[in-house]
Amino acid sequence: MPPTSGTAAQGQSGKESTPHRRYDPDRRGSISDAALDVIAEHGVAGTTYRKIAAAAGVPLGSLTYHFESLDEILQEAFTKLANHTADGFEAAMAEAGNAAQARAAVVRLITGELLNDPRNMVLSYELYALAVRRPELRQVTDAWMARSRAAVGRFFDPATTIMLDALIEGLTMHRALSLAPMPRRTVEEAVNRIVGKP
Amino acid sequence: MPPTSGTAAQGQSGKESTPHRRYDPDRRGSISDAALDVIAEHGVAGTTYRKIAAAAGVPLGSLTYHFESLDEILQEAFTKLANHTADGFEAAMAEAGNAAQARAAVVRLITGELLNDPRNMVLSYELYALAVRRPELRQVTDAWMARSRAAVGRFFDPATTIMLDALIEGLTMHRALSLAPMPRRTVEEAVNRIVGKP
Amino acid sequence: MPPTSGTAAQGQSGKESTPHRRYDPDRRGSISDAALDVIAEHGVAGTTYRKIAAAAGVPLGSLTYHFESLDEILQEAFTKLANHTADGFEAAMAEAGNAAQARAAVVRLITGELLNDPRNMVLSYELYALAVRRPELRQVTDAWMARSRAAVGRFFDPATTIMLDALIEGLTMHRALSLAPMPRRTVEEAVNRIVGKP
Amino acid sequence: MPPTSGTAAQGQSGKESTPHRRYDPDRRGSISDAALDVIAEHGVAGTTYRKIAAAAGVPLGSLTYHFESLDEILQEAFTKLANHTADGFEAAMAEAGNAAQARAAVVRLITGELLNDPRNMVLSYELYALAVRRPELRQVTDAWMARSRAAVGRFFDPATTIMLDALIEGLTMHRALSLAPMPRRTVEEAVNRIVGKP
DNA sequence: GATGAATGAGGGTTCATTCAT
DNA sequence: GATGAATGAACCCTCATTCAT
Repeated sequence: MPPTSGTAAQGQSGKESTPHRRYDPDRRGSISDAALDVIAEHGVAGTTYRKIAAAAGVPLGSLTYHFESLDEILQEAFTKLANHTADGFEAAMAEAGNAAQARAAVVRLITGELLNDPRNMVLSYELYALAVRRPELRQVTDAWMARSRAAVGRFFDPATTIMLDALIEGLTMHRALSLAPMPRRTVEEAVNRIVGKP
Repeated sequence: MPPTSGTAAQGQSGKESTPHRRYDPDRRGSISDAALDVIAEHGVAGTTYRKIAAAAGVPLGSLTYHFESLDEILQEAFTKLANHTADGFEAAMAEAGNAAQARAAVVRLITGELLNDPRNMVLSYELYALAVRRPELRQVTDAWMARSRAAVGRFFDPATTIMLDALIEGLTMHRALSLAPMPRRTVEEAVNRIVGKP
Repeated sequence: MPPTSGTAAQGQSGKESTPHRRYDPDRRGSISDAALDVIAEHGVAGTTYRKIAAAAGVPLGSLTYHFESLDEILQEAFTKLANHTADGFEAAMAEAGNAAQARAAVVRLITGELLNDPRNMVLSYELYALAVRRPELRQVTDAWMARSRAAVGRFFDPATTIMLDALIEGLTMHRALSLAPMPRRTVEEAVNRIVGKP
Repeated sequence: MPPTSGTAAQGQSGKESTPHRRYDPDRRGSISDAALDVIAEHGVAGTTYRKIAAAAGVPLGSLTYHFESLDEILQEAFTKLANHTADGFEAAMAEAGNAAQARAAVVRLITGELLNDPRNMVLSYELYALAVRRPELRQVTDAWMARSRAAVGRFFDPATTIMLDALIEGLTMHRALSLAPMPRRTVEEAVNRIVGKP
């Protein structure tokens, strides 16, 4: 049987303003990008397909077409977050040429824009809260941690690296969650003690 | 609950065998306790009035009667969580008589039940994720931190206390979020470096 | 804590035109009635919460409040259908005073309004199709059949009653599903043969 | 199906190991066969293009290419059902050489596998429910009935044939829809009465 | 003072259908 | 000729919240 017989008269005029985009090769990417924005603004608790679709400027049905579930979107979004932060981490450490410069770089990281950016911080803690509950996201945090430690590990022994990485986390967190500001001097001193500055 | 047609046998006569509890002096408390259970199981994202009411064995309308909003319930619940953890923290440190014992107590805390209990961990990170977003919850985390630091501060100078507190947080967190186990030895060494064991 | 403090200024004017009905004791009934209408028009395949709600003039959320599931609505609706038809059946047979009149009553039933009403027929077959698939609806058809047989059984022995009941079903069905009309004479003769008219 | 990011390994080289079937001469047939399976399992209410395509192992777009609409698929599927049952009917009656054997054959049909097979029964009632609503399907049931009557008609006069056909339907139906089993003896006696066994 | 009946908005998800290829 | 990528409407259902009692 021929294709639905009589749909001949369809587009008699020449130019038409693309009623709907037919193919978008980076649709998946746009969606997970938008998901990060939504999580940053509303938290995982307030993240819905509809908000993501609106943020991405994409039809609602597109989300469930490209992703199996909301969780799959979250996973991809948080992977991007982790990579973004790890990139910044690596970049900061890459500038260091020796242990002393590495110490300074770590202090700059803890007190710098990347780790104190409200958006980044909010997203990170949302990820942590989710990761303790869901093993599949544990892989994301684990890979992230591995990259951070590798970046730091260029200058310190493995045990020190682990300690330093944890210290970075703890200091960043307490700076964020405390109402009282933490002096930069305290950060420097803590780093020095962990790495054993002579 | 739907009427389910026949509600004939309800008790039209005078005597009633305690059909509903007449007065519950700690209704508020039961509700916020139940809220913690629900958050632990479903996350803040999955916490609803209905689930809390069911967990508390309390009528749905009771929640909006005793609390202004869901947020108010969350705040009270998380305050209980913070107090519970801080209690454990203080108890652990109270046993210490000197700096050496205090160091050991800190290591025991980081590796012990209280901070590694999955329920407690899940709840804590849910709180953190919420606190970075909502200032009113920042007061809860801030008060919590203050108590922790006070407990530790009996043995160390203020700056060291802040560093140690942050280290505890970071080590606990990375132990939870990493797939690879962290040796106890590393924890001990990190604590020693921060407090400057001779 | 007092009930949400400031909702004092609510209805300052005297008369208000009942914004939403607060209590409707026969809500369940209206819904299952409307469900029958929707099934009759769209079939079980096309029956949705939305269509039922619209037909009943009732908010959508009301359906899931009063019923656990769509299946529960269907069950209640089909029970009404069965009772309605069985009522007509009993009424028709009640007029008969002896076996001869009973035979005539059966013929009138097969050829009469009740069993040939398109709506009633459509609904009955929708029920049958569902009942062969779902045991819980089998109880509805079984109870219906029992009432029909009891009505007929006043005049004939048990075995004859079962046969006659099946014949009624088969004749009604084939009158409905055939494009060629079936003579009334054939119906009469079939009934006579089954009941053994002398 | 979503693109799942990496569709790199697709076959950009010349040789391809039969990635998709090039030509399927009975694609239409596979589809309507699969449709019957889906209807049997999910009912007409739960029959969708997607389920049929999956059951047939055929791309989704293929359905709308080969058929104008879902209704057209249903119609073709139900025609196959009717033919299948009528075939069995004819085969059963073909074995009979005289009226007595024909009576026995009819009893065997009513109590036999073909008419009591759950799948067949479910499909038949789905068809009936649809046919009372949609005239175009009435032709399917009418043709089916004509074949049945022709098969039976070889042994009985036209009026008796019509009665007997209806009786077969009614007895089969009530056996299916009743929770209490119907004795084989009752079936035999009913047939005897209709055909007037001496 | 305290509760359950009731609602409408919004939740995730599925679907027939369209269209570029 | 045949297909899968894509859409938006509709699906069922859950929810916070309101209000009469």
